[in-house]
Parts: sequence; C-alpha cells; structure tokens
Amino acid sequence: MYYIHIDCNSYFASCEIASRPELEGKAVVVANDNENGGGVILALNAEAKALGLTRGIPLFKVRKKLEAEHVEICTADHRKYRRISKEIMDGVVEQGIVQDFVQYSVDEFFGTLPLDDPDELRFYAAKVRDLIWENNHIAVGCGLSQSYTLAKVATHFAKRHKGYDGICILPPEKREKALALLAVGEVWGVGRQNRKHLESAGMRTALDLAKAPEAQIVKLLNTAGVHTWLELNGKPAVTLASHERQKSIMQSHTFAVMINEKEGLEEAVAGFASRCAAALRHQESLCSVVTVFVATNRYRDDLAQYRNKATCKLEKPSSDTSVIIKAATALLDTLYRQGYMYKQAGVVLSGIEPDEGHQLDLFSVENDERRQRLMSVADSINHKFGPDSITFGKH
DNA sequence: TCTGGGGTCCTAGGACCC
DNA sequence: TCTGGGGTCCTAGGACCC
Repeated sequence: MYYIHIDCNSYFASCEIASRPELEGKAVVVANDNENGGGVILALNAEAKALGLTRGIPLFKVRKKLEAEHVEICTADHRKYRRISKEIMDGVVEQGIVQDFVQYSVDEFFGTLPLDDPDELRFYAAKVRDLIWENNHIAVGCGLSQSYTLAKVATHFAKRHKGYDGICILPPEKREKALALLAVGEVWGVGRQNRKHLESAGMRTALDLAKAPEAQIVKLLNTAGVHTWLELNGKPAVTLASHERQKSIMQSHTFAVMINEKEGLEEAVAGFASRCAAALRHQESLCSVVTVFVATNRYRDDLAQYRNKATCKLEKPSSDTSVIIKAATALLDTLYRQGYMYKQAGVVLSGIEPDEGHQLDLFSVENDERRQRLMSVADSINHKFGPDSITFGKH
C-alpha cells in the first residue's frame, strides 16, 4: 500500500486561468485586494515566477514591473477556490482509484493506493492526474510513498523535475537518496524555528534528520517532531485532522483604510461576528467562547502602536447571530482605546460543540424558533448572493 | 500612501480539587 | 496552619500548515 499526495500547481492562479482561458500563457498573479491598491501576492503562475516575482510581496513594491511586463492581476476569490477544490474532490472520489481520499487544504489531498508495483502506481496516478486536468483544468503534482510525509517529499520532486511529468514514486530503496537531496527546512513539519534548531545541531538535509537518534529528536522538536522523524523513516505516524467540524472559526480583516472611530470598528466586528455565526450554524455547532482582537499597523513606526484581545464565555453555548454580535461588541468596548489608527480586527469563536438541540429543543419558546428560521433564511440568501447580502444590526 | 486570512496541535503554568 | 502528592481543567503562547 502506498500513500498518495496530490498538490495543485499554483492553485489560485490555476483556478483563475481555468475560468478565463484567455489568460493561458500570460503571467498571472493573484492578490488579496487589488481594488484598493493594497494587498500582497498570494499566488502566481510559472510565467510570473520567471519574472522574479514571489509570493508575499506587497503589490506596491512591484507595481511598475507588473505594468511593464503586462502581468494579469486577479483579486483572490476564495469562494471560487473552495468550489473548485470540492469539484476536484468529488471527481476523484467518483473515479474510485484513490482510497481514503481526504482533503488536507484547499489545494492538497491525501489518500492511499492498494498497490506496490511502481509501474502500476504510476499508471493509476496518471489516470488521477489526467482526470483532474480534464474535469477542472488544474495541473497537479502527485507524490507516492510509504507515509504522508514521504509522499509530500515525492511531490516536491514531482513538481521540480519535468521528466517526472507530475508524478513521482518514492519506493523504499530510493528513500535515502531522495532525502539526502532535500534541505531539512523543506520537510513537512519543520518550520523556521525548528530548522534553526536542527541546523545548529548539524542537520542540514532530510536524511540527517531521519538518521538522528530518537532521543535527540525529542529534545530538539518534541512529540510532533518524532512523528515527522518516524514518517521520514517510512513508518506512518501522522493522523490528519478531520475537517468535518472545525474547532475554531475566525473572521478577520486587514483594512485598506485604517479606522480610528469606534463606530467603524464596531460595524466591522459585528460583520465578522455575523459571518462566524453563520459558519458555525453551517457546521451545525454551538460555541461557548468568543474572542475579539484589534491591532494597529505594525509596519508604521511613525504611529502609536496598540494590539490587544479579549475573550468571554457565553452563559450557554449558542450559534445565535445576535448573541454572538452582542458578546463581540461588548468585548470591543473593553478593547477600544481612542487615538489609535486600527489596521486589523477579527472575531474568533471557540469552545465548539455539536448542536444537538434540533431534537432536544422541542419545548423552546416560539421566539427562539422564529429566530432560528430567520437566521436560516439569512444564511441561505447569503449563500446564494454572497456573504453580507444580509447582515444583522446591533440591538 | 500601500504588507493576507484562515486553521491545527503541543506545552507550560496556574487554579482548583481530593 | 503546615506539608505534600496527584489529578484535572483552563488559558496563553508558540510552533506548525496552507
């Protein structure tokens, strides 16, 4: 049995090109907020990368280059990316080749193939790759190996070497050779901090990490690191989080124009609270904890800085928009300080539990039922016409 | 002038209980 | 009041992922 990892190439940019074929062959970047002149590059296709552009650059820093090179700038449409992701998911499940198929993120999937022969693996992986291209016009890299982490290592090579044609099989006998070619910081689970720790202990490649004694890994990276270490050695140890019911739900925004009036922040926070509540109901959950945070622009050393957050516990778990808005605006009251230019704010819901009230709530007062109906109507309208088509006022 | 928006898990430390 | 172990729950913060 092999694990398979599927990773969409330049996903946001690929989605834009898939829905606008005239962009094919052009340099394309996707930014979070082009209209207001702000924003950073979130994704870019190979043609844009070839111009020296990279992910994370603020648009204003490369505006001239983008114009000179006629780069197409798209505004990120996360709804569309989630929809295409689900279409990919459904198509592959229906095809029936990949087992235990799960979505890991908006552009990555994992599964298993009950085969061991490299030629057969390649044959079936190619069928999956081709299906996604035919159905969705998204190019992918596929990696196959003995664990999730090794499958991701294989995908790394599938994407970097043209000869693989998007598919890399990493059997046990090639494992060490591949890991020796991979910088330790490229390993799934090794971030900036841990990379530093490992490098100062003399480990530069993924193979150095795999060959280190377990005790040293525990000391340097703790238990999550041990899972990575096991997986690099071909022993599956990672379990993927279930996406069925999120444990926290967040809505936040970095404002294009800074806000200093309390009313402006209040309106934004009420909007976040309302969308969080809708997402909560969509997954049939209740929350018991509400957090609000605000922050000034940390890049502006000429302005006074302030960042803070506040949390409260609800009297009883709820998914009621007005309850959550009330809690969030009360928290904002305690956070707000006059005289600052606010750049960012957000609402986080946690303490999430399944909403089993639908059966148990037979005796709820009529008012509650009417409120529930009202909110489901608002949810479905927002689903159809976009978020915030209907929002709730503060009362 | 202009710098994203989501999520997960782990650990340490304090409060509280027996 | 002092001494002390052991357990649970909660929270804050840090690390990671895309």
